[in-house]
Amino acid sequence: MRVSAKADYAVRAAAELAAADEGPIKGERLAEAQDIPLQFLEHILLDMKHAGIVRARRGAKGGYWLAKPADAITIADVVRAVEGPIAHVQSSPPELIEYRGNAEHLQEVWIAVRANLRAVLEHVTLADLVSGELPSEIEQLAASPDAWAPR
Amino acid sequence: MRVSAKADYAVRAAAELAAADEGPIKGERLAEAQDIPLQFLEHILLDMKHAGIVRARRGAKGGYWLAKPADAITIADVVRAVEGPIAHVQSSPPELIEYRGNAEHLQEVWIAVRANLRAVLEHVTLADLVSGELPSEIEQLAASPDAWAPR
DNA sequence: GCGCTTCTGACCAAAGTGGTCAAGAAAGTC
DNA sequence: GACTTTCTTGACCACTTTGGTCAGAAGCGC
Repeated sequence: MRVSAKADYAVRAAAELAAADEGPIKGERLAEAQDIPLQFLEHILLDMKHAGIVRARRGAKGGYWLAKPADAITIADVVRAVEGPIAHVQSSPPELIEYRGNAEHLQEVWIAVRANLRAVLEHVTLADLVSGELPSEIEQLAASPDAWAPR
Repeated sequence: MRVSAKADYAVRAAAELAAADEGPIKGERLAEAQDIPLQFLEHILLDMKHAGIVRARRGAKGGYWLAKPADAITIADVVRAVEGPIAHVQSSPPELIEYRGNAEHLQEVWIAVRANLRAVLEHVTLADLVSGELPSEIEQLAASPDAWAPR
């Protein structure tokens, strides 16, 4: 249940792209802005390109830009592009798992987990992220002191 | 963002223990009931023992039982016992990460993700799980057809 | 002491993580 | 057309994690 470096980097790079208004941004500039190893980042950007989140052009004046408006791309889109499906259990989606005996209702629990994960990741867009104005339900979640407590 | 086989197995074994009313249950019986490789399961049970969730006795008439009442153990307890902290980003807790530039508000997003994960995992107990009567908020999450849709 | 069951550590193959390196292919500049 | 710039792709690499298995030690009940 952890967020990989790849996913974290991907979202940060995407945020930089969302904030840039003019033309293509070079990978190098993104890497510097977010302190990400350049070569690793280029692989990540390629994944995002294949997922249709980002577009790119080579050569002088080349670089990367978002394929869609920043308010049409959610964090879930970015995470899925580099990490694959968001809440798999034992590498299969929770709705396909069959539990036996006393664990029968575990499926509903994993479904609820995924639903709550989606409730955050699919509702924050890159535009929200760079503006700092998260949807109010998410802001409420993050506002609770309890949410900041380690455990 | 996936649930490992270990965590899944751990919760299922714990559910069996929660359902058993009498004496210690043998590892073998748990393994059969939930179709888990025995030797692997014993390692998992050991982890749970170290975490104080389970107790054990060796020898004939030995086996495992819950260290606390089933309604005092949450799924989060079990998952943490075998997987460690629940929503780390790049192996550190979200409240300690510092983001720069346009990714500054990403921290709040990860905090919200963790909060929503906790909202499920820390509120479903083993007793809820075996009885099938999940807390109403969680039941509502799992009831939405949307939550069952792949994506 | 004997049988049973947990406990523990060693080991293993395969996959994932977090990168680096080097060659290629397009795009722009002169 | 030559040259530079920048993305594209695949190979490689060290290390850790995952999902196990094996074998032996140690405790418990009789």
